[in-house]
Amino acid sequence: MRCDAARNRERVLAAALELYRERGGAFTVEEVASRAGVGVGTVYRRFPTKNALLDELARPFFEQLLTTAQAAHGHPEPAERLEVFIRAMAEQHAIDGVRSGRLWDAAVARPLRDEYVRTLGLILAEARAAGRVRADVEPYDVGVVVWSITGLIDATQHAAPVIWRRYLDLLVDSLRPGGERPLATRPVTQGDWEDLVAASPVLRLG
Amino acid sequence: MRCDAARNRERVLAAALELYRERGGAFTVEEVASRAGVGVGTVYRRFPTKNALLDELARPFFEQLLTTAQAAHGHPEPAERLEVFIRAMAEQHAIDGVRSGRLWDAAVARPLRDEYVRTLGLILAEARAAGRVRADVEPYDVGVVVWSITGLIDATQHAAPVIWRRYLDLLVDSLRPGGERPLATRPVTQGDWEDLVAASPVLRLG
Amino acid sequence: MRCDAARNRERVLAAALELYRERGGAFTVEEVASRAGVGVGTVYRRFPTKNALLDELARPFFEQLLTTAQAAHGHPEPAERLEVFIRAMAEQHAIDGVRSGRLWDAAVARPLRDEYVRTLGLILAEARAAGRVRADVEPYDVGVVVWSITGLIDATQHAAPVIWRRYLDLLVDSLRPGGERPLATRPVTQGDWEDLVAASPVLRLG
Amino acid sequence: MRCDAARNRERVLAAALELYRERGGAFTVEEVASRAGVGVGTVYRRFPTKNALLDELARPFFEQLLTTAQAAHGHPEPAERLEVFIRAMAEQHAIDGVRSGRLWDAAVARPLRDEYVRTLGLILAEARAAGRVRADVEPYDVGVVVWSITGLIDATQHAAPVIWRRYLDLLVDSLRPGGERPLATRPVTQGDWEDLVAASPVLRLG
DNA sequence: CATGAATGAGTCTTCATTCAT
DNA sequence: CATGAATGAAGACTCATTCAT
Repeated sequence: MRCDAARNRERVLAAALELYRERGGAFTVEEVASRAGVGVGTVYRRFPTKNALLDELARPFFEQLLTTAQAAHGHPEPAERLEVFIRAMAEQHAIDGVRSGRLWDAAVARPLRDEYVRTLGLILAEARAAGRVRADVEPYDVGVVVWSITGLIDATQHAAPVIWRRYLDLLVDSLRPGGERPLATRPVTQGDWEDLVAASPVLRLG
Repeated sequence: MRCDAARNRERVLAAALELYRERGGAFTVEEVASRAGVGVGTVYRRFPTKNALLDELARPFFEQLLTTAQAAHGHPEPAERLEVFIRAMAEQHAIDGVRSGRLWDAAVARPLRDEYVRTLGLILAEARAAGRVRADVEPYDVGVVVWSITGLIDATQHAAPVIWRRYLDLLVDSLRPGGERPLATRPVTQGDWEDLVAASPVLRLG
Repeated sequence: MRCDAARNRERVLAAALELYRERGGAFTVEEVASRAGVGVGTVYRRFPTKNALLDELARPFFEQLLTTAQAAHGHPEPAERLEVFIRAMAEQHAIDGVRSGRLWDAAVARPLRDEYVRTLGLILAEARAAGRVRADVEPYDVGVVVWSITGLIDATQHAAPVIWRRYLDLLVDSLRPGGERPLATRPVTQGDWEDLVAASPVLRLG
Repeated sequence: MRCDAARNRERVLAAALELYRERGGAFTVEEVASRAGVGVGTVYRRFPTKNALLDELARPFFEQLLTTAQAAHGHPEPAERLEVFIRAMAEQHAIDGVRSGRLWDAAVARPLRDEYVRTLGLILAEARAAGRVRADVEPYDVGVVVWSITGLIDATQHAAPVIWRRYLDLLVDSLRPGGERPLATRPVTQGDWEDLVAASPVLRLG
């Protein structure tokens, strides 16, 4: 029965993901169960809590995000990698369709996040070496840029994808060197980043 | 009695605003009532529904936003107005402390939003005339820029305000002319904008 | 509406008491509500928790117990008071019909319990002065004697009241002086008593 | 396979007994199964119902009780047997650690109970012949005395064993002859005793 | 036979909204 | 008008029991 069980687990996860995409946390466990074609008890057998279920949604999301980041880092032309990275992150986020909101804070995302930031640091270093990025931009700045674009994607993906694409163009351009004025505010640190993630809008229901 | 009634209405609104700032929609009507020093019945006398009450929170918020925009437009140096405008919007949003989320979509915000966009158009035209902005930026692009920064402010205002400030610096810089590549995506239209607003994350509880 | 509210509160309490007598904690809040002729919400308005409701059941029970103890202490003949006390406690417990189980431990019972033990101490002192009790019996011993008889009453009150009455006769007799052998075990202390109360069988449902 | 099956049955029983001692009925069948190292299905193969399992717990308990009673009856000095019996019952109950509550009523206990009462009758007759017990005490009275002490043991065994030991001393003393007043209530009959057992507090979960 | 996955009725609790006083 | 009591539909979670593998 391992096999059936695994299938049901996937169904539950799929149902939850669907609902999360549609309504961002505002669904009942019963809905998940019935959409997955199982009883509530089955949901609770696999996930001790509704929140645990939501957390589990984060795993494939971040795994994919990390894969995308690493693929960008593997791009043949180092000088292009930063732009490729940012655009790829946005595309994947749009394709995935998850409203990332709460998920960045899921326990499961922690190690993946770290690896993600590390990759981002490598990419930025290369872009800097190639003179393809403003000198005053730091790794976490790029993280914030991506974070901000995902917020826009979440909100506009279905209704008006043109918005985030145009905004993305602008953002990408903003990172390029040339005639920039020095940034007045100090760079974003890891601690700031943690705070950002921890404070990201909670879409869960009470 | 009119006077008492009006006072009660204000109290309720003030209490709701406080709670909204603290917990973003995750509060009960009883809490609003008790913080306002009235009974629930009184809240329901003034506002037919909890959602109606939340909508009403949007009015002063947008009025203030509009005032801020107009003040920026009144800035003595036309060439500076765009930057002043963007920074002022961010500051006011941060000061106001409202998580704007749902509020842009409130019925009450409609006329104010239009006026806001009109003002923004004027400011942008002046900036363009003064050569202080990329030629390919359109009014709604600025709207989106401001919208995106407010998302960051909402999330980081308490925990790490440095984040949004630095990001704001970068954004402001990104709008300046000089060496930019043409934007690949078409400008944001009014329709896109409406969609953005309508799809903004709903922070209401179920 | 104060009046109605108070009436409803009483009804809820009465319904809960009835059910507690019948089934000792094994009832649902919905049952309490429907037997009281109100909705569940009304129950929860008055009592934040099912356990809080059960605790509240303890109050009149212990108040009555204390009253009974004090009445016994007021008995005209000091020498008789101890026996009168023990018999009265048993009678009242039987009349009240509460399975005392959990109630001794209710927060509300604390101060009443202390007063109860104090009264018991006075009565015992008088009985000793009158030579009507074994010299080696201490106040908490009497408390335990009463506690043990209530256990029997709880279990047999409906089915075979003769049992506890006969046992009570025996117990009362056992406290009288004359030919007794010294008790081998040290007296019960206040700490022991607290432990007894705290460990009394929990009849609440999970 | 018989052998495995029997082993499993014992394991389940042992696990259930452990849990019953720890939490008196407030455990799940899954807990029993996992502590026994089997699946729930296996538990249900051996015991049709959770209650049936609990009933089965009574068997060794009563067998031991009976053994203890018979050992007391075999005590070399007939005159001492009653006291030895009572003390031994208490000790065994305390050692065994079962909260006897529900168990006296288990179907399985019926024949053992009868034998137990018979033994008790023999012991009492001997004590009476030796003039070591009040003349008005009947067999079932002794049963009730033991029953009442077990209630105290259940409640205080872990927290304050001194309590039941002292109470036991008092009870033992109370049965001795000398200066007693006649008991006002009629003796306990077999029917009363059955009622007592049947009404003993139900510790089962809903 | 053993396993443990699946079930779903049942429990407590919350809260927007209505309505008697 | 104001009050706050009453309502009851949900919702998250538990667990004895059944049943497919």
